[in-house]
Amino acid sequence: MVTPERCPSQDDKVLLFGLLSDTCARLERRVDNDLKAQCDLPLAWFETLLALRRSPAGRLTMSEIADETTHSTGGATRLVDRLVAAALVDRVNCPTDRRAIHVTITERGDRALDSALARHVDVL
Amino acid sequence: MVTPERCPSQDDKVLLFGLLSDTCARLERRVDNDLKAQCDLPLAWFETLLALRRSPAGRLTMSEIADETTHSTGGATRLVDRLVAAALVDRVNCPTDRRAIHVTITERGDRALDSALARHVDVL
DNA sequence: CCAGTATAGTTGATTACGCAACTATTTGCA
DNA sequence: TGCAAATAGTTGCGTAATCAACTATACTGG
Repeated sequence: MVTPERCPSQDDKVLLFGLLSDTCARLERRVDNDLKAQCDLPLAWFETLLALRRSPAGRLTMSEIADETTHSTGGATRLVDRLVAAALVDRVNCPTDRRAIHVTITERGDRALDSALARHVDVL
Repeated sequence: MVTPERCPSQDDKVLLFGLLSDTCARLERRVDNDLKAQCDLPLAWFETLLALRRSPAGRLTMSEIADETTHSTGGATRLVDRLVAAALVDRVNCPTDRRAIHVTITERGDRALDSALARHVDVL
């Protein structure tokens, strides 16, 4: 007889993890495709803009963006590079810490986020 | 007053989606790193081997693997390439459909999956 | 039977990400 | 004060993923 001990591929935790992971991947792909098609805004960009809007001061440092979007700091650098190139955010030198950078949302970024949010809420 | 209509960044669905997505990303990264460090087996490989073990016939076609692991078919081709190179699975021509390929798990793949499962259950 | 279409899988080009090494700046403590 | 350690961000390199185009094989209706 197959028990969880003898066949952990049936273990509840493993099953649940697989299900969660699978669901999430499919949901994210769907939302990403929809957002790209309807608003020209990849999910990663959307999440970054959303994190910026939610931040109390309306700005985040590179490290905060990395954390909020579950990227490495290197990944965040390039993500913000692309957002700057698309004129959706600005890099502003932090006046009190010359190592740090404040990322802020632009007018254009605000508008993009608004339309994406409307669309996003519809899809979900 | 801020209502969901006026500030959809606070919308329940958006919040929940963000939370799910974030949780999943962190959990997956953690499990992936642990599996790689302890068993030399990336999460994607683990999930592929697990899908193979769970399959009724002990084998899957490339398309089935793509679906099970939420990859594109191109992604599945390369994923299986790496698993074959690591001698964890075999590609077997399907006798009844010359377009199709049956992917089967090897002895070595079986052992790798066993140890990874034990470890995986521990971590979760 | 065979022409057209659908399906299975691979490949080239492009994109995105993490890691580790690096520079620059700040902080802490002796 | 001054030097070592910590922190912020960027960059080169390698890896892995998607998409679209392609080959090969199977199926189907006329």
